[in-house]
Amino acid sequence: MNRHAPTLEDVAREAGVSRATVSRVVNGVRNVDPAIQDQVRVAIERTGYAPNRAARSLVTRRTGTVALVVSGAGDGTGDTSEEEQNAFAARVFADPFFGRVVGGVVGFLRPRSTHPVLMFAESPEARQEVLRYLRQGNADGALVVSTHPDDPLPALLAEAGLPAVLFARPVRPVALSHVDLAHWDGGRLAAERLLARGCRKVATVSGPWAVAASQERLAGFRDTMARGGHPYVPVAEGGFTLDSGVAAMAELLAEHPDVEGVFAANDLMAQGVCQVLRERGRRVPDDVAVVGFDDSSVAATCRPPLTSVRQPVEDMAAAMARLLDEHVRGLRTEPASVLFEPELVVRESA
Amino acid sequence: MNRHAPTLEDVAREAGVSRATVSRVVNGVRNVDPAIQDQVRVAIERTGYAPNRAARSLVTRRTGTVALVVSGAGDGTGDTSEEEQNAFAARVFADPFFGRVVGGVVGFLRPRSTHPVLMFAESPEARQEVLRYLRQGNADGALVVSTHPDDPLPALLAEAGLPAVLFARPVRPVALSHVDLAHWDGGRLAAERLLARGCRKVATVSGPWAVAASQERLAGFRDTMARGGHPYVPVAEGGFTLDSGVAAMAELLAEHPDVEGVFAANDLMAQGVCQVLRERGRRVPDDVAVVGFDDSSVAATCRPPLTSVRQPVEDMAAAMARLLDEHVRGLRTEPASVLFEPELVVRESA
DNA sequence: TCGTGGCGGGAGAGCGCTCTATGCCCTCGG
DNA sequence: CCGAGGGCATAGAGCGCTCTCCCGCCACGA
Repeated sequence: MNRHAPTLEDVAREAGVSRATVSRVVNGVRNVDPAIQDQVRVAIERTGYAPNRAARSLVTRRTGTVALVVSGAGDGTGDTSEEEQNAFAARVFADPFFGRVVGGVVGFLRPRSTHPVLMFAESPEARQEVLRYLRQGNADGALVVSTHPDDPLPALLAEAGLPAVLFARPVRPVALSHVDLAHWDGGRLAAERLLARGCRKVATVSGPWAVAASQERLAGFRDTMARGGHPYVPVAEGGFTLDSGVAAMAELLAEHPDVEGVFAANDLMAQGVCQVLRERGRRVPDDVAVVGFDDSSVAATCRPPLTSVRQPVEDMAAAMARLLDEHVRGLRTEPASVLFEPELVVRESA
Repeated sequence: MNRHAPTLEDVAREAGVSRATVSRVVNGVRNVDPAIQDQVRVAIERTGYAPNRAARSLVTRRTGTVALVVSGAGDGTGDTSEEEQNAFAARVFADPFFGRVVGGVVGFLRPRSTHPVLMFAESPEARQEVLRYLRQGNADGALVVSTHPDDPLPALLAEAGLPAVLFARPVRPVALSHVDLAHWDGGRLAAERLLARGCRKVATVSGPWAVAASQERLAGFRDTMARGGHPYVPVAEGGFTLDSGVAAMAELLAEHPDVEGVFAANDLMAQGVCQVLRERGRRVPDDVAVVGFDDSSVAATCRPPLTSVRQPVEDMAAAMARLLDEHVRGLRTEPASVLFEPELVVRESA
């Protein structure tokens, strides 16, 4: 706070060289005489110099910052009050999924000393703010995690020609890179597990139908059950939340009290499924086996701990960051997609 | 991506005025002839101009960005692997507390069109990175949430004269503003609830002893119980995690099988307490009443839903952001502290 | 000896913005 | 009718950095 921060000029004077030389040493470009390098380094040390990023990015047109955008519903009528926005953020992070995304992103970014700016785009104004932010050059690009299938943000970003990478393939094709999971295989793994346990009467709590991932998980599950000789699988639609899992299971149980196995399309709903089963006097896994999806932290803390289809979220998030980095650096110009394979993690629930 | 982004110069040419005039219109300073204002606005519209933030902050020395730092353990020997870092982030966000902090911060910041950069400072290198980041002028200041009592970051920030605001009063006095909760009163509320329900044998799962908040919650609880005629309250120390709640409750139950009421110093541990009680055949709240702390999202999703001492985390986080804003703008020069009052939220567990 | 090429360093032109100093012009009082 | 003064716009100087020239020096070959 006292005085002014030292500048390149100050360091140069201290070291008895020119600005350009100091810049070269700082950025490690071109050959600089080792002796002079040392001089400069000493001068930097002595002055406590730290390059001013605003000045640097003014000329390089790179910021060392990416936007990590959690994008919400489609229409979003009216403006978002502070209250609603708070709720959105809290809801988003209530799903352990996002913590893992953040972890993976930061894990990749930090060694490159770039950092994520957290943004929420749950309303039209918020979306505009994101676009404005990127167009102003505040960040080099965006990592987008949509919570809603017909999120308009990806299209807006693509249209504006802003570098962006999506988590999950968008329903409507968009010229952006994305990472995704082989959801069908995930459904298959869940079915195989239930079949292997000898469950014959099985049901499933799917994710929202509008979400492509839900459909694929369901398809993988159903196809595999059919192949195993069980062509009929009752389905109740959930919304990836605990409450919706509770409601869906209650519904299923009312119509199919003899169910022996349940596949829930994420762990939060699986937790709800377990709650309902226990309340109705069913033991998990003795009476009913339950398989979740994600292998998130609730899978481990749930009682009983959930057998779950693992989604390598951290790796996927890191891959997003990598793709974005490549786009920003111009190493990659065409949209690409990276697909990850799920894996079954066996615990106690199935 | 195509061509160059329009600059002030372009807009000025388009509108037939000078750069300075456009700048004034954009920033809304000084009187500008309304007719010219319109001209300029039209030109801005037509060119799709967006002010370049790097250039702006180069001269204003403000960035419109704050660092939101989640700061970890004290020593942290050795460097942090990407794995460990991932785990840290996931662990941090596993506690719904942080989602609420983020929500509150974003809620305050967004109307001021500033945004938080998420940083983790769980190792010495990561801490240095935070300092470097701030000293480089990447952000105007830092909002710090420590997960560990002897976190050295606050002192480092204060020493470097960087604007920062802490969540919770630091153990060692530091010349930084902070927000906090009246934890003692929170403990009192919990005790009053249990006393009102007629619980006589009560026990408590405290937070880590090194954390001042834990001690204050405990003190408020004990003092109030004592005043109610119950001077002896068994305590087991937990670590604010679900597992630690489980362990602590198991321990308490072994020594005091006749317990009628339990106060856990946060909801995550309260959830663990409920799990253990159920496994040991105790009904909540019929046999044992349980009061949690925080009123976080797990309080609502726990079975049974937890009666909990509400901590207005969103408001506290917003207050942090406000304090920081005032420091950055120079409206406030001396460290200040803002204290919030807890509130009892009654659900089913007590 | 001089020419040539390559390496290491310096000079200086911006990057896009803000803001102070300056100057124009119009109005109003004397 | 002239001078003073105030409202509004402009000119231009940076903010701190990068990067493209350019130049000097030395080693080497002719």
